Amino acid sequence: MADLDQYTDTEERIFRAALEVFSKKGKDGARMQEIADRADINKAMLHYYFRSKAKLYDEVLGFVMQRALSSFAAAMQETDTFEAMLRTFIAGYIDFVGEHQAVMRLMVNELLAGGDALRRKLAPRLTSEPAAMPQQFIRRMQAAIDRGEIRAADPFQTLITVVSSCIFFFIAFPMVRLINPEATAQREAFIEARKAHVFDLVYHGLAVKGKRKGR
Amino acid sequence: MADLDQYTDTEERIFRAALEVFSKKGKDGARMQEIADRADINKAMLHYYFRSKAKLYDEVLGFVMQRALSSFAAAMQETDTFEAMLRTFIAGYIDFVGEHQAVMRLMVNELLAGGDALRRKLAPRLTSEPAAMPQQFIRRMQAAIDRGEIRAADPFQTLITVVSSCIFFFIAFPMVRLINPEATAQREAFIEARKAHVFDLVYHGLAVKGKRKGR
DNA sequence: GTCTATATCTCGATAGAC
DNA sequence: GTCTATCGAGATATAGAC
Repeated sequence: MADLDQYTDTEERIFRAALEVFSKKGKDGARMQEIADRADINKAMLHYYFRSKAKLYDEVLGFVMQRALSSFAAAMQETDTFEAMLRTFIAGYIDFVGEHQAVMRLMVNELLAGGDALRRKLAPRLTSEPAAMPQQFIRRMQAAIDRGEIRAADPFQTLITVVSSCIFFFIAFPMVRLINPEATAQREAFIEARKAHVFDLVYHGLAVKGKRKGR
Repeated sequence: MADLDQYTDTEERIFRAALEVFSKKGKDGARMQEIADRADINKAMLHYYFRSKAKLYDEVLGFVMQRALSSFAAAMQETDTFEAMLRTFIAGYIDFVGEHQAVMRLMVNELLAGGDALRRKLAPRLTSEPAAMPQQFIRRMQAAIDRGEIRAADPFQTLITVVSSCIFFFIAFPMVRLINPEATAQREAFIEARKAHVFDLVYHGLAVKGKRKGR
């Protein structure tokens, strides 16, 4: 995690521990003692570095949202075709969520709680800017429709479907591995297969009907 | 909620209040006082009817899991074609989640916490029985592939994608309505559109290449 | 900066009158 | 069954020595 450089070593240890514990136990379930233990530090030091549990949580949440925004941006790299964009987007998204599950968990927790905090901080960066990920995805998909690369489907609904397919797998993992234990044993392979599947299904779902036959 | 008949009026009021509060605040974030207020009774009465917070939570969770299983079964009604099955499954699933969001939230909370409770209680009904929803979906999709109705795609991955597309929308709703306020104003219409979109995208994604598939 | 000891507070749970 | 008052555990937060 590169942009933790603003912190000293101790602060960073605390921060990582806090992210881990908050994401697993939730804001309320998390215990300052557990964070302290995991950071290998005295409990009193938590309050020395970050005044209170609430402030520590806010700090962690802010970091998490930064992370999420970066991943959005990274996943939307400029690519030639819509097909390439979609493939990159899905792979990038799944990679990010897979590697930063604590970040994802924290955000889902916030969403379940109403998402007020997320809305306050992310609103400006998700709506006003035309460069924001959702608008960009929608614009590029619409362009692909207009030039006949794909068939007409609602871009916003499609975005929801793609994001859901990338994220929810990790939330539901306890169920997934219950039904198919192989998903645990061959985790990496399963994730790669998931990337391929989501792209394949969505892209075929958007394919122009009977294109070869020039309907 | 029909099968709450086992409870007296007061018990049922408590139960509904508890489901609501637990689903919004999580097991740890929930406050017995808030449940009492919402049930319009004294806090001491909670302990009179349900001994402890833990027992109350367990009771609620058990009910929720019953509900989820029923919805699985209902969504897998016998239908002639895979196409009809898929359409019914998606519509049924979205309807259930939309109408029982508290149930869904509680289950997602459990999943984020590791899903141990869910696994203990749902495992037998999700794996051993061949009539269980996942196996049934996979079997029917495989049959459709075998007889050439749809192209070869991984049934398990497809199931994950479909379920994700139906559920995650409701979790991410705070974000959805931030990007597209219309989703709030025209909620019912948006949900109907979502059903149609998910079916449309997935079924076309599974369509045999080059084969004209009307609808 | 670090630690021990302790203050303070919140919340689940109970006692006991009615 | 219902309510008021209160206990006690457990968690956050601070004081103060080093």
